[in-house]
Amino acid sequence: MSNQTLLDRVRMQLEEHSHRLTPQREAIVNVLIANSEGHLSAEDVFLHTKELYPEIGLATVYRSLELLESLGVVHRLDYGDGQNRYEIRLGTQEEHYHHHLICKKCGNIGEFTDDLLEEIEKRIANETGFAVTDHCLRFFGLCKECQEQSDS
Amino acid sequence: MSNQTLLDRVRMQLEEHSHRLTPQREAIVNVLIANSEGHLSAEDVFLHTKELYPEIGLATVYRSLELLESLGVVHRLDYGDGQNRYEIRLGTQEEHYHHHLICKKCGNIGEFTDDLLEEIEKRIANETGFAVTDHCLRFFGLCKECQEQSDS
DNA sequence: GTAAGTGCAAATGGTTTGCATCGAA
DNA sequence: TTCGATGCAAACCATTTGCACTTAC
Repeated sequence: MSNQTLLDRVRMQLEEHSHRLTPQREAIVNVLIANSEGHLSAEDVFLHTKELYPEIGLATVYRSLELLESLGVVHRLDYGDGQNRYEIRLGTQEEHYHHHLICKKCGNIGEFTDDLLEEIEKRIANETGFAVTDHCLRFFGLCKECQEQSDS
Repeated sequence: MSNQTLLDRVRMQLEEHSHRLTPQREAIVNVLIANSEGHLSAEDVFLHTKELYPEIGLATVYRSLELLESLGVVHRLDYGDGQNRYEIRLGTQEEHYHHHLICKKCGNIGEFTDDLLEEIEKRIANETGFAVTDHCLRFFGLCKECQEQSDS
């Protein structure tokens, strides 16, 4: 999907709920698109967006990210380091299956794609009656590079 | 394992690292044992411990929980609601496989036990070289009770 | 006696909120 | 002209830290 199409889709989703695609929000969405693999914190989004729209305030960034998340446009990620990260949802099926590999030493965040959770979710529904709508799977450990450093 | 044995184990682990099992820490561990299914926040631990040891300060609770976590005695859980929870580790193998079911409506937290992640962790090691030491798997959705409320 | 441990209060830092103002339908 | 949106500053709140004091080997 092109960026323009994505922006139009965001505009439609906003207007459906009586919200507007303001220049600030457009700038934020563009930052998220440009960093769709970037795991940006709210502060990161703020700093990047300032380059496109220097007058923007941090509160606007938080409010926009919260709104966009409630619309399903943005995914909020929590790596357990005390701040949330934000990723634009590109609408592909795979993103549901993309998990994070967090290195305890260097803090680097890798990704891993897998659909094995499907089966677990089905079993949860059958065995407990809980209706799963989303999940968060994080693995902690040492990345390849940090292991090699430790070996030497 | 009896509570006494568990306390002795904690004392040994502390002393191995030149730390002491102070009355405050003993009270905290006892609170965690008494609430091993309780998903207590630091504040909860503080309030419960105050009943056993009224002079205790909140900072001591935080410092003790951090120390006990670094020793592997306590497991820190993050439900994404802005505060950490703490559980004593009973040393059984199963706890590694116990995941959480978080209801988005009532906030209640259920548990689910499953070892399917074993396979994913092996595949991660093979395919990416990342060495997994721990994981965190949370499912979000609606619990049985909240679904029934919605239906009516 | 020395190093670990504690309680208190102050600081920190990510996030939220109050409020006056602005802007688009 | 109404209601959503914004920027700023202040408030919030879980957690951390500085510090003087206490306690246990």
